[in-house]
Amino acid sequence: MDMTSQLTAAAERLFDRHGYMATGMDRLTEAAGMSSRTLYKHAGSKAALMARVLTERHRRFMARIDVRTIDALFAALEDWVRVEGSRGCLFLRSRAETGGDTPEIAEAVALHKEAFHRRVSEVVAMDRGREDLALAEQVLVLVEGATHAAVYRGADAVSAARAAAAVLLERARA
Amino acid sequence: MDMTSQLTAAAERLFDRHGYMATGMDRLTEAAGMSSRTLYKHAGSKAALMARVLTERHRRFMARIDVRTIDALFAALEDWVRVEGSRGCLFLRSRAETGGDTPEIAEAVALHKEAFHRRVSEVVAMDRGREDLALAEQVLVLVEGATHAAVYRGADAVSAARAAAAVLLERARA
DNA sequence: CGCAATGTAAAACGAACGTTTTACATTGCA
DNA sequence: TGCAATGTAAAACGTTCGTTTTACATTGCG
Repeated sequence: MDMTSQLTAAAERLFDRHGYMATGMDRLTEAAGMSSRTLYKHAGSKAALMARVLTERHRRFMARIDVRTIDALFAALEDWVRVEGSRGCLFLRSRAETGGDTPEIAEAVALHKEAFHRRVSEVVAMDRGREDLALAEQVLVLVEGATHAAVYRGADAVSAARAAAAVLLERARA
Repeated sequence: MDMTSQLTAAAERLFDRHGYMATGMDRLTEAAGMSSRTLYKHAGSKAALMARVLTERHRRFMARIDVRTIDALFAALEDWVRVEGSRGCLFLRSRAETGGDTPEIAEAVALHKEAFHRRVSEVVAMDRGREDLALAEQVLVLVEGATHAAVYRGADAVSAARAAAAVLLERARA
């Protein structure tokens, strides 16, 4: 693994577990196993590193929810939570931590949430047989809710969201 | 207004808008309109101040969702979002920012989320006519989802959650 | 009256922050 | 063979952090 992805992976782990602001560069260099000089050559700055982490996470998450049905969407979310744990949405968290004042971060978050909303709408449209923006908004709320409720309610939150989505889909079809 | 509540109110605003870690004590003293000596006499420490903010917010939020039906719960949430804006759940955010490593904060968050879960279960039980823990978990996910989706989807997220909850309740009754 | 309480203004504390620099070792390729 | 690239280790940069301290003003009450 090259140094850049090694750094990005270590940074994602630390930022996710301890927060962006609470993670110092010394902990980053130690976890990434490289000198601060090398770190800055690859990352540019702490904010740029966070932006890179978000972009990378975006790719990984979107690949995971490349599905065709609403139920598969929640199954994918269950997998994600099992593998990555649940500490809330890293995109919303990083924006909140910086108050939206860090352009590189705010932009990465905006791009992700737009793409996420689009993907949910597509999945709902495929499953429902036609475009249904109202149902899509409900499913988006359920995914977001499962993500954040899982922080303190555990995996039950995701299965509850999954069951709720099934009811809403059935009702929309009737 | 006495100095303690003046400080707490100013701190809540700054922590909510810019994040806990990103808000320095100088900004706090300036916004609260008091010297740092007075601030520390009333707050003890930054972490204790955050804990007090959370306890105060907990009281205000729980008073707002003192309702008897699921629909009223979401109506209250709509009010809350209109008045306070939507920057995500301050409890989850403060825990995430500190990585759960600040006991005073982690405890305030845990107390709030337990009480919140209990309240939702009670409201669902009243509305449904009997205890229904599965429906309660779904409604909790919807509230949490509305709170966080509203950050980037606006008030529509809350109305979507409200409509979804109505469908789930109707279905549970059938 | 006098003192205890409560406040302000501002300097100072050591520690930690993100970042840059200095000095040097290793490596791969022309 | 030699140089450019890439890495390490560690000190230093100036700034900002949360917190404490010093010195002084105001006020309310026994």
